[in-house]
Amino acid sequence: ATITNNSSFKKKHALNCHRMKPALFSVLCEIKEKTVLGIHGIQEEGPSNAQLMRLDNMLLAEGVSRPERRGRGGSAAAANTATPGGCPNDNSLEHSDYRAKLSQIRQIYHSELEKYEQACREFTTHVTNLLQEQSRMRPVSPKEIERMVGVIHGKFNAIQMQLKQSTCEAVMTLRSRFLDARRKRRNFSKQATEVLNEYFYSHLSNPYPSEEAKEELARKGGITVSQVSNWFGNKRIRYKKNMGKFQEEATIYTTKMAVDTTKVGGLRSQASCPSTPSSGEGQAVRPAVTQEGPTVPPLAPGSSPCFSVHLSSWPSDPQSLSLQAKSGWQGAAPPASTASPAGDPGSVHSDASN
DNA sequence: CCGTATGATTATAA
DNA sequence: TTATAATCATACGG
Repeated sequence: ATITNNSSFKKKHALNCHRMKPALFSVLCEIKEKTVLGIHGIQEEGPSNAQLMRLDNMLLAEGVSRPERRGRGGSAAAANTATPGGCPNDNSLEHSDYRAKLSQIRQIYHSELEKYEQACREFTTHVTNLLQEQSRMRPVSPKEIERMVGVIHGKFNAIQMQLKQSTCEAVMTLRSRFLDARRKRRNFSKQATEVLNEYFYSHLSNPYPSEEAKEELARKGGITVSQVSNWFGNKRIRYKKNMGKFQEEATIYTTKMAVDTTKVGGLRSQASCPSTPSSGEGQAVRPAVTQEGPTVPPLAPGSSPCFSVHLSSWPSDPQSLSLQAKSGWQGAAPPASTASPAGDPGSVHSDASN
C-alpha cells in the first residue's frame, strides 16, 4: 500500500493519470479487502444484541418508547410485547403524578436519543467524506467505508444502550416508588372487612376459601380476589400467632353469624358447630372473653351454639378435631387463660378501622 | 411522634 | 401454584 504514495506529488499525479491506474487500484483494493477480512472477519455483537433487545422491549412495555418512529433498520420489527402487567389499574388518581414523571423520563430519553443519533449521523458523514477524500490517494474501497460506518454505528449503539439502561433503571425506580401498592395502602371498607371476617370466623376450622368463595367474597367486599387471598393469608398467620388478640373479634363475628342464621331460619349451616366441644377447647378461648365480657353483653357463653374456635392445626385437616391439644401452635401458647392478664390490655378497638 | 393495625410484597417450602 | 412466615411501608389513633 505504501508503494503508491512514497513518491513526490508530481509522481503521484502522474500515477493518478496513468491509464493503468484504475486496474491497479482495484487490484490493491482487492488485496486489502482480503487482508482485512482475514484479520477481523466477523464482528462479535452476540450477547449485547440480546440485552439491547431486552431493554428495548422493556422500554416499549413501559411506554417509554412510544409506538412510533423506529428509525433504524436492522433491529427486530417490534414484536407484540403487549404488556401483561397493564392491568386495569387505571385508578388514574395517583397515576397522574406517575404519568408526569414517566413522561419526563421519556422526554429526556428521546432528546438524548435524538442527540446521539444526530451525532452519529454527523460523524458518519464526516468519516465518509474523509475516506472518500483519501480514496484518491490510497486504496479505500466502498466496502471498507461501509465497514467503517458499521463500526461507528456499533459504537454509538453501545452508547445508546447505556442510555436505555439508565432509563430503564429510572423507570423501575419510579415504578417501585409510585406503583408499589404498599405505599398507597388504604384500609378496606367496613363492608369488606365485615364479609371477610364473617367468612373467616365461620370457617375458622378450615379458613381456606375456594376460588369460587374468594370470588364471591371479592364481589361482596368490592375488592379483588388477590386482595382476598392476601387478607386470608395475613389473617391466618396473625390469628395463629396471637389468638388472644382476636378473641373479641371472634366472639363478635360468631355471634353475628349466629344471629344471622337464626334470622334466616335457624338451620345449622355453620360448619364450625360439629366439633365436639366436649372437653378441652372451650377453656382455650372462652375464659378471657367472659372476663372481658362487658364489652359484648349480648353474648352469653351458652347462647352462641357454635363457638368456632377450634384448635386444630389448619394445615392438616378440619375433620380431625380430636387431638388439637397437642397441636404445635396451640399447645405451645394457650392464649386465653394465662396470656390474658398480661397481654390483653393492649388489644383494643376491634372495629373502627375506618 | 410513637405504637399498633393492616394491606402488600418477598422469601421459601411442599 | 399456593401456603406460611417475615418484612415492608403506610394508616390510624393516642
